[in-house]
Amino acid sequence: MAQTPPDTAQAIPTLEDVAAQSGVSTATVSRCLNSPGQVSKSTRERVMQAVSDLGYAPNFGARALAAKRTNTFGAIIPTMENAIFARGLQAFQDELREHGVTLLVASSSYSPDQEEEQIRSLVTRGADALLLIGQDRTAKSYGFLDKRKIPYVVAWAFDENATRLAVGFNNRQAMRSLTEAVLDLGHRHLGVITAERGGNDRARGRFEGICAAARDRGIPISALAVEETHYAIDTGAAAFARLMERTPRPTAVLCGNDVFAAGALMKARELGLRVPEDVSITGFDDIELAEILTPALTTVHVPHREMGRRAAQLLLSLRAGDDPGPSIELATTIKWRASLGPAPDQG
Amino acid sequence: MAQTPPDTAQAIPTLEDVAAQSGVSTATVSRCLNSPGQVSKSTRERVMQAVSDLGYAPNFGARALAAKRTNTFGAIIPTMENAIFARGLQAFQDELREHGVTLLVASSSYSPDQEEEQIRSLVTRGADALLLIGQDRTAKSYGFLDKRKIPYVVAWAFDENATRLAVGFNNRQAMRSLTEAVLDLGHRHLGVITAERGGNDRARGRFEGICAAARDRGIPISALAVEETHYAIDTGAAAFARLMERTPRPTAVLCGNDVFAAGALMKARELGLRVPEDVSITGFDDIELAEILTPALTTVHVPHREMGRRAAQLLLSLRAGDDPGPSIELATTIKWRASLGPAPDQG
DNA sequence: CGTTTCAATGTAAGCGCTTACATTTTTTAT
DNA sequence: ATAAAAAATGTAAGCGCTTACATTGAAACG
Repeated sequence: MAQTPPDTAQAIPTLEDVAAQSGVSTATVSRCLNSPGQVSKSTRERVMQAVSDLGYAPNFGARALAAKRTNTFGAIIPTMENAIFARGLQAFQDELREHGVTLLVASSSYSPDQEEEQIRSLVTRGADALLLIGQDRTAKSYGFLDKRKIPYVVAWAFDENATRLAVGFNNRQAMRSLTEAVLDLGHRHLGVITAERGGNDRARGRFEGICAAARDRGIPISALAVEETHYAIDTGAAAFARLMERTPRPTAVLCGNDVFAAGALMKARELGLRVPEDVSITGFDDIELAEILTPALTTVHVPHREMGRRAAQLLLSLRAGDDPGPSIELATTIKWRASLGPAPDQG
Repeated sequence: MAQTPPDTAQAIPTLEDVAAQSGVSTATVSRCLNSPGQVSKSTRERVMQAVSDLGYAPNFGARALAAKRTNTFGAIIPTMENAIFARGLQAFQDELREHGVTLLVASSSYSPDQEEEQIRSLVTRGADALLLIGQDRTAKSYGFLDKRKIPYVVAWAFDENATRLAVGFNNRQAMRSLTEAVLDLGHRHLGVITAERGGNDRARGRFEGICAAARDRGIPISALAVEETHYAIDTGAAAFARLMERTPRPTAVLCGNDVFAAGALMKARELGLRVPEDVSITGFDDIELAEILTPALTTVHVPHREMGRRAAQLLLSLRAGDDPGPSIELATTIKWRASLGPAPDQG
């Protein structure tokens, strides 16, 4: 039966090769690797020697297939192109590493469909648990996750009405507070630059926060100058330029994130507008960039690192079958910096 | 024999379930998924229906085990915390996606040891090919790669003396040109902020470029004020502050990358130093940030997107067994912006 | 010493898939 | 209609690993 071809090519060493080399069974080698305590010291040393002589590395697929666990978690973030998720993800990864878990990262380009694909991809790759950003995703995605009973946690968004386990902050509230602060400074003509709200509950929440604050102060939503655009510095700059053409011209522009704000600031300089004397600009996220810009950006600070860490802990306990407890709401704070000032005189 | 327990729990559907459901063999189902052309239309439709009814998703591990291919490439970058690699990586990924290849990303925190670990991790996970940054890595890493015959390409660095297949630019030359430009403006007291050079050939190359240019113009290396520090904005700021304490105080500070330069710029403002009137600052990489800073940063532009795309093409042809051709050297250009000016009067 | 216990190891059955090869069905040519 | 060729499908052998269970040998006990 065994018509093994006389394979002369040097092949990838397998468990069996190690077993042969060290004169034990494959089971023993496997035990050396996975629960060394079960193996006598002398055998273990012999096996480990063979492992390193042969340059053996276990085949992940085979291992996952046999053991049904991978010690791998996955994270799907909307984009890797900027720093928004980087810090939180780093903390997430650090926490996982301490528990012997490897992290696989994928990005969805803010597309629910691509996210669905990535979820499947990570799950079929054996991810034991998943970190997801925001509540918005296709029903199919949630269906798949539930069917497979994959533990997951939603981060970057906390919504008291949501049923999914989450660790995040209230985008709506945070933006509302910031907007109120802006209104307190006398601004009445507000410009808004928001990311595409479809499939993005964070962007939607932030926008709603602005609307809520405006409404409270008797400013009709229709008086808001709104630009919705794709997430990037240059699109933010373009949106800002359009806003500056409007009549009446906004005296303050609320950006849905710091990246837009960076673009707006740049464009303002190009247009010869002084910030905040002529126009105030605010951001959201408080990424590193915010402090470096000139003028430094008034923005909403989000505790990214803590969010990442807590998300990891939740997932870890979920996997262990423990009760992870309720969703976690993290507080945001307003970072007062130079880009926000009082409304200029004359309405 | 088959003492299968009466499993009532809803299990994950397998190929076999799909086969049973649609009344064909597992082989046919597999063919439907992998080479639909081989299957008759009617069967195919029936099978696909079952696939979607059952919510079947192939088990990656099993597939990799049986097929010995994964259509997955890996990339290991030093850090995800900033944008330096993001753009190139995105292009890399886009190109791969067009060819049906999935990308797995890992980061090494600039540590050769961690990189070694990540290489093993990605390879055991079945990566068909790898994208690596820079030439510097442990002998063990290279040994492992060669032993396993994993195709890989080195990016972000081109060195005519290197034997590994690479796509990148000449860090040394690029920095040398920039330094010459700075010297042409009359600067004689140069400050340098470099990333840690151990295990980082890009940083080393850039530093050597500065030294070469200085030497050429009769400036002894010892006259260079050098600060080597860990990659981050705040460490860059701190390094800049130290540089400003030196006597004679540098009139131009060459930063090994834009991130350091951002920190330097921020610190200069803090110290009340005008850029470029009191001190010039330059960067390297031309990340998005460079243009947004005030003053905008003079820096070396690197064709990140093209690098990513070309790297993908190289890897793809390598995997196909084709001759990928020689290493590719990409040209860099100096971006002249406001942060670099003539040396102030008085030496 | 003969048992009992327990630690160390071996045996072998899958895990879910792909694919070479064998078989059956359909098409085409004669 | 019949044979040959082509297309569609089935059969079954692994891929490299883990682990339940069986076996062995030595320590511990009376």
